[in-house]
Amino acid sequence: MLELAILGLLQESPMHGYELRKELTAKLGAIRAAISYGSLYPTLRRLQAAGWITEAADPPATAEEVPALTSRRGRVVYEITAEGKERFAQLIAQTGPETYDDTGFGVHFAFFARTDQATRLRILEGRRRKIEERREGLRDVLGRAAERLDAYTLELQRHGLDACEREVRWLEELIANERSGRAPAVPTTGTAGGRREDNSPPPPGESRKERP
Amino acid sequence: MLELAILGLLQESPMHGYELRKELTAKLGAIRAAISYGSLYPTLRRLQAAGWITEAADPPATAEEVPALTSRRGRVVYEITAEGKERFAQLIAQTGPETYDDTGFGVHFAFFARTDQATRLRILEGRRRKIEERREGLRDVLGRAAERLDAYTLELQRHGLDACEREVRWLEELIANERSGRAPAVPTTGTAGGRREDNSPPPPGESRKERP
DNA sequence: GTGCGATGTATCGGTCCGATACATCGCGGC
DNA sequence: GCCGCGATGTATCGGACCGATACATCGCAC
Repeated sequence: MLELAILGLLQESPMHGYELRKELTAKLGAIRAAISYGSLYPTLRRLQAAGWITEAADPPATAEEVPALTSRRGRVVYEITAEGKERFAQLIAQTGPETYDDTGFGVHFAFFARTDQATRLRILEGRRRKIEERREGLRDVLGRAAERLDAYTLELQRHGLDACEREVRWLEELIANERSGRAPAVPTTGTAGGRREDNSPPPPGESRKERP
Repeated sequence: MLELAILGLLQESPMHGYELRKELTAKLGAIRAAISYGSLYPTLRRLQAAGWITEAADPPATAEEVPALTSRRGRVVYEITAEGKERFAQLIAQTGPETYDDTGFGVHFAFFARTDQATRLRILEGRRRKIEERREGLRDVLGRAAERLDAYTLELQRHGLDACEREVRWLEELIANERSGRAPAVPTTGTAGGRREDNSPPPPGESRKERP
């Protein structure tokens, strides 16, 4: 998952670790707290070893007279390679069971602007199916096993059930919107395309609520 | 977290691994998918080594003529020890940062019936604070960085923000309810008390919705 | 001039997951 | 009669990710 997210972000522009983490937090803030460095740096290393990303020296100053001693670690800027872009395209289009869990879905969704419409639809529907199953499980417990559970546990289930119902409705909307064709041909072509132009994808939600 | 959950469940009655997993799923279904055996069994081993739980032979049949060969593995029933109950009481009352993340809060909440009121209040308020922070983060992104993000990412944030607002409201209700004193003295006394009597704790939610 | 918070890179131990393996039991179909 | 198959049941292994920790630099307020 982290791999996919990093590749996706670096596709927008080269970055160093710290920056990457901030962007990751901004983009995925709705899904997960904040990515740990204990995951980030090892993953960067792995991606570099695989050839999906490369280091790029960043010093804007010519850096002629570096003191040599104390060796000035300096920040390491990473950029995605052509193979990395291929890898990203492959990862973003391929769906497995993990695509539909909370984190997996969140990451995929966050990069829907770079995903083709058929895949978007497939993911949305898979997620809906999964949430519906969770919902049924909660209904079962709330129905059949209610007397075995204490009031707090029950309340927790109710809250969870509510969240499920709400998410299913949200997904229905997105699916309908997606099916209605309102979806441009997305910049998956990105390999040589316009740099950082943000060719805006479809408007997913129709301002479902007043926000003053 | 798993440790706390296992100790909590075994406090209700002795169980073997498989059963434990099912009960765990029923009790925490609103929080997390299903606990993996790859976590469960090692944790059971750890708890046993620490002396919090013990194995209890379960065969109801006298098992006199066991074939000896092929050695009939048989299910392993675990039960909590006195030290285990102490450990549980300690874990359930102590709060750290991890108490307020999604999983930690869920597990603690699921055992609120065995938690004293002051602790319940503390946890509820800590969780609210945490969710409020997440909410502010999302509002910031939605406000300040909106044009840097594509429509799908934005929609994800909106959905996340909505969930935050909803959870804060839920927590407010629970906190108010808790403060209103409607909270019996909870069976944390359990060490020698009535066996599996489920002395019902307070009604947390006031049937916030019709459920036909 | 000095402390302190933001920026920045990095590692380590531990928790938990997902895949996999394997054995038993009861039941329905052939 | 027996065969497969799904539920029950215990167990391990590699890998992903987290939280704590360490350490260095920079700019700015006091």
